Amino acid sequence: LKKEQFHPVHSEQTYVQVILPLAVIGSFSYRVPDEFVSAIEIGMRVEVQFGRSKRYAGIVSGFVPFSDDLRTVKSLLSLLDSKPIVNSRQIEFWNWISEYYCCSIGEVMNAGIPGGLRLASETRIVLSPLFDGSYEDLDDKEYMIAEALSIQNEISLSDVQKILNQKSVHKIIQNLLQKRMIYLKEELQNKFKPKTISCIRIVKSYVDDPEKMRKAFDLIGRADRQLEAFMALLDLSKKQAHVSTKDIYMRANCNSQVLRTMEKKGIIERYEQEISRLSILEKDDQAAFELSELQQSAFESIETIFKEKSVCLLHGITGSGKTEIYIEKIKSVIKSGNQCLYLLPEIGLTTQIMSRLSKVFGDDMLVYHSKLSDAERVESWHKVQNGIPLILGVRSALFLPFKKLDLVIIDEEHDSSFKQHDPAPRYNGRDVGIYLGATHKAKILLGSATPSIESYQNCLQGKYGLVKLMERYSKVELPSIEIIDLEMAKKKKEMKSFFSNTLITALEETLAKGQQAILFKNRRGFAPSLVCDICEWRKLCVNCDVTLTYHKFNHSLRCHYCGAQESLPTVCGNCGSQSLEIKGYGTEKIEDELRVFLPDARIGRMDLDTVSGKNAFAELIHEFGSGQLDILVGTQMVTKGLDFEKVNLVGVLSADQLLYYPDFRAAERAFQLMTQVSGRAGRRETTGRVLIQTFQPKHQVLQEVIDKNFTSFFYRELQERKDFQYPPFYRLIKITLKHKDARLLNEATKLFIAPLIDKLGDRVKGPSIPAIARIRNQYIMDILIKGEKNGNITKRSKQLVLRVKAYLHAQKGFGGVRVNIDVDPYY
DNA sequence: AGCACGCCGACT
DNA sequence: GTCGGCGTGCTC
Repeated sequence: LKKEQFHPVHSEQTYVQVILPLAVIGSFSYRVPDEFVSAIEIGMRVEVQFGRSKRYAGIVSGFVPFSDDLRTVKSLLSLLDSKPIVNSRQIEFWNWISEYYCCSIGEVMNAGIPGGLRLASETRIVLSPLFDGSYEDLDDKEYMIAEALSIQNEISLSDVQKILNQKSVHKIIQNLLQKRMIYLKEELQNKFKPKTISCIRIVKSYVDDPEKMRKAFDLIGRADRQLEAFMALLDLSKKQAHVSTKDIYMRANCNSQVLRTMEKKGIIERYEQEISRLSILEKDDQAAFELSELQQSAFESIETIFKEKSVCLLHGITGSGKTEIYIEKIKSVIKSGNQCLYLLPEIGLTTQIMSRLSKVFGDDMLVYHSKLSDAERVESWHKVQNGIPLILGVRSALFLPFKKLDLVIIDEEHDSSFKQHDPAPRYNGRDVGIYLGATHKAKILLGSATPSIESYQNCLQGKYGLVKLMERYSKVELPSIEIIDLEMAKKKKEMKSFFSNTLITALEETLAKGQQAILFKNRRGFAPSLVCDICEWRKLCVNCDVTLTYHKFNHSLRCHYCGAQESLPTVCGNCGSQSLEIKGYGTEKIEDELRVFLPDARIGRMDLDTVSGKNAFAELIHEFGSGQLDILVGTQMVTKGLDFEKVNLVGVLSADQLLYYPDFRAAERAFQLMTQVSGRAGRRETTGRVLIQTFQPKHQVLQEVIDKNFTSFFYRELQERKDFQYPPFYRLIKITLKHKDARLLNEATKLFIAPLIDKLGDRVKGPSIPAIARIRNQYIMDILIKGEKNGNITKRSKQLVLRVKAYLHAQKGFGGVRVNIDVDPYY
């Protein structure tokens, strides 16, 4: 090879910084080969080698000026895009998230771009053309690989592990390479392929010329099937741009053979048409509505507030018609040609909202959530890039490549599902939504029937505007809420299993009137388990410090944390007695018991077990909505935004675990949950009824729920937050350390917390062992930092935590301790 | 995060 | 000797 004749010239575009989809901190630079220098832009994907064997698709985040230490960097291997897939505003947005939530930018990238655009290589083993087929000098193992390759001609490393039934395959691969039998290839594969359907059309010359058209009929002659197909094609091509072969099969009594013959005769031709995978949303002009007087005035108040403030909270009770106000606002915004993002906390809620919005906005709208396939997400991505006006989505929709947002709506603003738990970035969709809106100079509209303490406080401090909508749209009164004292009921023997007589009677009355009921059961802490009658022994999970949960459908015990499954023991593991019994109750048990007391009722159950499938949730909702079920028993899910006409009774089976959950947000969540679930009752004609069973009838929060007194609840709760140093007065950072060795973990925790206490003093709380001390064989320790609400302290704390994390990992023996940082944690 | 490398103990 | 299990260090 010729030696380079000239010194390399370092243009401004010669070195780029690349974001890699990994949890590594630090940034990585690559040299841009000359051939790509003119085409490369920020936001494009590039293929790069990282480490010895892996290749990734990274994203160019910037150009770097030449410096001496760039002499040794690798060159990027290829340019994967002809135009950027993310814009620079998004890259800044990613940077902000990674800083705020203390994670690597690669982790943000992973959350941010759809899997279909995220590529990583896999090592493939291919039979070398140089291999002469001499199997003699191969040993047994090598022979097995050669054999596999002669059948499959390309296998992965994990295939080799499987074939040989051993983990370390490195040596064997090396040997085979030396023997020139195989070669390795690393290939990035672009996973996204546009979906196409096969279409047919009449050959153009026939369409243009009536004379020729007659000839076409002559060519068809007396072939009935062909004639029928041809007529169908003529008819359909008037109505639609593309006629698929399927359309023809459906309309005319013909098959592919018929079409093939006509194709051979030259009358029709076949082509592939790219189509969208996204479901087609149709407008329904019937859906027009007018805002009530109250809604109209709320709408106007919002407009007024937006003249001086960028965030506004709409506090509207359930059934007050917030959605109509959103729709009006969206209409006024998208006229400008810019975009609007409508955020919801969960996919479950999208179905109902989607059907309402799509009637108004049709295919000006797009729905984005985690149940979409990779390909569907890539398509959505492109549509957003092309400026689709309205995006309805869950928190991951925040990362779409918006051109210009004018409005961000955050519905059910208080909902804790906005917070991402795992993996990093552990971000809060509401907070990040507000930030995103601000970077676009958009208006941000928060909505809730039970605002979060944080947002309401922001209103009172004048940071956000506040608009109230305290009357129901239908003018139906809010349901009456009654408390049932369980202790009393037990004493008076007025209980049937989990149900008070009052509740059973109310259910009977509801059914008699042909109306529906919802029963709410808080799942937490009450999963059924197998208990010894004599000594109270319960079977524990071998990997986690929790009791195993009984699952009826396959009669087994399962761990909710690691998923381990076991068959039921026949004797007590402690005293050896055989009297083991299933205790505790979940929604399943409630459903069963309910059937005993109300044998004629049609009962449906909604919890994580029953709605895990893609459509299960929607199906259950449909069944209930269309009156095929009388009673719906469920967990949290039933509290969320579901609007059923015929529900007039809501029962809360036990408010107690809600009220006493050990978390600073327990009271807030209890208030929200009970208020929300109450809101499901009596949304149309009749006033609903809500029954709350509890052992603590005098509890303050319950009184406030009955009185529907948000303000009282808010001020009381706010005072508690202040007294006990919680948000919104203090900022929390939760650090979780995990390791399989409890003693090492304890040492690591000491090392970790000492410098924190040194710098931050008594802002550092803990360490504490969480309620579940071990999950998946990993012991857990929590440290909490409570900082005054003051940008400086927060920033200092975050930097310190990151430094201490690096320090710990640099200590001998502590490299394997996992450290999770959760900024603004929930629970 | 992944991956290789190196050290160690167990097993044939 | 070979294999698998860790711990460690590095990745432009």
